[in-house]
Amino acid sequence: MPEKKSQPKKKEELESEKSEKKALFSSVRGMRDLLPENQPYWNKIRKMVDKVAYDYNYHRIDTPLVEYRELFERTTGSDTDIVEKEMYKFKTQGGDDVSLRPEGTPSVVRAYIQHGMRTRVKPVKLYYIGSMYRHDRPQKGRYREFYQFGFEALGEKDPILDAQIIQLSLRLLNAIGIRRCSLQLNSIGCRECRPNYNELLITYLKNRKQSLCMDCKKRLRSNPLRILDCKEEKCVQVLAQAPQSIDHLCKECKNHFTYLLECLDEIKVSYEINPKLVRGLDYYTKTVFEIWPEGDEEGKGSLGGGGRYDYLVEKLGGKKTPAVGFAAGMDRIAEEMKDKDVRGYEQPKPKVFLAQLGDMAKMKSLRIFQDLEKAGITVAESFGKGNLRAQLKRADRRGVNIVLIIGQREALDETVIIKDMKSGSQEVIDFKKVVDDVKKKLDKIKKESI
RNA sequence: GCGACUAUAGUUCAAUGGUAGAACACCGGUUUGUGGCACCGGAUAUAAGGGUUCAAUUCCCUUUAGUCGCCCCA
Repeated sequence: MPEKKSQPKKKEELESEKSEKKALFSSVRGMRDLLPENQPYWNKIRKMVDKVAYDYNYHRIDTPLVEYRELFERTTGSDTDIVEKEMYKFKTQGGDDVSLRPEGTPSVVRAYIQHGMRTRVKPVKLYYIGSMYRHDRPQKGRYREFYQFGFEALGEKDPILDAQIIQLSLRLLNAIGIRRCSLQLNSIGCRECRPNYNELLITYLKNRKQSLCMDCKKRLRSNPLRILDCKEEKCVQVLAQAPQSIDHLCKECKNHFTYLLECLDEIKVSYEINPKLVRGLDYYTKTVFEIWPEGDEEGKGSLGGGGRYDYLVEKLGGKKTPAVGFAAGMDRIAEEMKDKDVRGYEQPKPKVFLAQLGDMAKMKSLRIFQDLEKAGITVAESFGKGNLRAQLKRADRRGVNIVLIIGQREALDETVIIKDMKSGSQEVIDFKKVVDDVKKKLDKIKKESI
């Protein structure tokens, strides 16, 4: 029997309820929950990543969240902010120095070498989806735990691969629903021509040292290329006349870049050559690129980026292997989707609701539910509720077409009331006929809606 | 890591140095076996800790978290 009215609560009960309400924990700073209402965006991103990966022949790889710390120090670069101050590092009980991965590329390259993938058909095309960790100050679009997907093509130096990976990344964003974004492009040379350019730049900057900001004065020694990236007004002015890397490429790099641009013209991809684009990771060579959302003039909310990293494999002890890759931030893409009113992906909603009344009927409805589910018919229900009115209300809100009602009487003679929500008409049918009848009705509704 | 601003119900927002309100959402009801609408009722909040005060949700301090800028990037 359902309770008529809840008894007035005793004082102690009230208090214990109150103390139960108080949350003991919240999520760790910078790490967030992705609630069900957010999932459609994420589902769409994941779905499209898988689809485009399939179309472009990339194969999924999953690597551990935890790697030896040195892997990132030697690849991403020990002078970069990512490694220098943002990496989650710790010692294991066994005394290993490890860290949570701040990005995906080094792990993929490590796996490539470790599993002897150089013997596979080249280029070896791999993609991943996973969480990355950086201990940075959280902000909009910047979390300590964030999600990236990435594509890496190893073992091919032809610039056509650069073009293809750019094509792929734009195509992917497009498939997700982000149509308007800007492709920023630059070439930072190779080990032949970069030192020369570096020197030119240093000489130029040294002569104007007093006009640079504090940070850039330091960068002059540690990482002069990064000065190009500075947003400080006085540095920007100095940089206006600074030598640009694309004007000082060696023959090979120049040809590489020119061919890439021709490829992009061929597929009608518009780009903006950005001489200040250098990227914050040490391993890039030749092509670098970023994709900025519409309206972002400075790349503050960059959706993704990538480039060529021809020396990374050998740096990690592998054979000389040219490679090119791309990675993007899923949190930012989801954010951009919301901004631009791009719809996510949602599973179709159930069209049938199962309502029950009384203990016996409740039990029987479990059986009916199972029969329908096995027959491929998804059914909504609220078995926890006893009263029919509330159940119908819920059925109505969920927008179902058909409600099946089992009450005490029906449970006894193994029948079910099948109710059409639109017309309100209903009939009594036998348990055995439920699946067939529901199927017929659904077919009919489907036809009518076309 | 530095600076600025913010913190009230599940959510979005009110108000006040003395009793904290609404909307939406949630739960229940409107002759306990029939939905949408309507009506009625209910539960739920001043982030945490300290200080000033007869009295603090309101003023002050600390902490925590969020937002934004710097920095960095995804």
